[in-house]
Amino acid sequence: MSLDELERATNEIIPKDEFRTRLAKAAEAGVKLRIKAGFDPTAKDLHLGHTLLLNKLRAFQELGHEAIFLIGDFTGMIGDPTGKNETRKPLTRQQVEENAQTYKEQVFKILDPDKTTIAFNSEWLDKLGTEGMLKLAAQHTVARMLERDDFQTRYRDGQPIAIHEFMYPLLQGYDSVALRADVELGGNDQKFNLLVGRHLQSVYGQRPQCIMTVPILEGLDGANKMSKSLNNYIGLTDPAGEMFGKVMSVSDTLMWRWYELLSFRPLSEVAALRASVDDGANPRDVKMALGIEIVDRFHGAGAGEAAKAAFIAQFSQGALPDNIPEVSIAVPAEGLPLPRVLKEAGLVASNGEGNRMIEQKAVRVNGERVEDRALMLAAGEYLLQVGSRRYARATLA
RNA sequence: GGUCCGUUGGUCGAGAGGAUGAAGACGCCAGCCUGUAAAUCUGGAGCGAAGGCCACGAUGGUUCGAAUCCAUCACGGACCA
Repeated sequence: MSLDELERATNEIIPKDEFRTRLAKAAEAGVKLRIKAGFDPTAKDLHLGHTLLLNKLRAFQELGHEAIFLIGDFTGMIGDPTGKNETRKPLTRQQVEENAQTYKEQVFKILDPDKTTIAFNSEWLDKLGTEGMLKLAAQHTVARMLERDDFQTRYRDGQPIAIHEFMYPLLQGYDSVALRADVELGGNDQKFNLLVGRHLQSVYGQRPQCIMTVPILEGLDGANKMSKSLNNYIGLTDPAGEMFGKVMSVSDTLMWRWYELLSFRPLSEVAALRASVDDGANPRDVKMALGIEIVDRFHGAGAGEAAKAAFIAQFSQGALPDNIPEVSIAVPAEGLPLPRVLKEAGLVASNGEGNRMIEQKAVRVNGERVEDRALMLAAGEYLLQVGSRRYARATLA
């Protein structure tokens, strides 16, 4: 892999010249560099946004370096305040462990398990103790912490900043010391923390790591960072059909951004696609190609084409989706009102919502739109539909 | 420790004794349209089968009536020490 490819879809490399010479020297001497990327197990699932970093980590693996996937099981209990306008809710050790487990399962969709070292920072942070904490805290000043943009904003706006949040960058930096990292990868919003790592490494007599930041991936809305809490994400474990559909739902503008950041196609090929759209090709088809690539990546070759076919059938041609959930519902002799049936089938959250959906012409029974909210369904089998995405086959008995 | 201030629905944010599940925005859901699960446009919004019940940090008051007034508590902020 060329240096250019390694540096594709990155934001900043600090210091860039040193990074290049370090890589070159390592290659010459046949030495493996230690590449660190940390994740806090604050959520259950990884999403596409996380993969920008994982892809980079994998690129280093392919160059023969040692990838260290650091799970911040200790720091996860603090919660990284980065980019937040409020203190994170702390997680319990148990939640953190559960999340860490699912992370391990998901990262190997991208990373090569044979070349990955998994580390947990509780291993050394647990042992740090009060004394170690204080020593660490002595290595930085309040003024410098407040330089960080999000702290500054919160402080200025009178938002609370708890003191332990100041510890977060220090602990993350200490991880680099403990791991003797040569390079640390992080999202663009991690830059401050990564720089603290450099600072601490030199304090502890190590050669400061090089840092490489990757852009923040915009979520489905095209505006905000992809994140679970904003519900604008594509999860690595999303079913193929859902993954494909979500890709199809992004704007044509965002599609190009995703091509740049997520696709493995050479940039020249992406440029050609763009030119073809400028010449009148349907952006839909280009988007479908992206959907196929992404679905294939996480569900195996061929899954993308299948998802595309299902998407066309369901949304372009109005056909029924393949796997409609089956439910059976007990029904009294006089039948059950439709809203109630919808609720029992799990298609709506409450009877009230069921009524609303019927009034809004969103409900179909056996393909026929129903606008009578008082309709009683007797025993039998029904195909229920709410909107274009919620289906169920209900057996009333 | 003192003085002052704040706390509203998924989010931001109006409201400051009386129509009302609470303006508006964003988000969300649905409909129309569409290549699209996009954009625009239109509509919707607690729960309950109903009587009714629960909702504006919590509790307790005042009042015919409170998110709006009072008290206490909790959480947070500013300034002074």
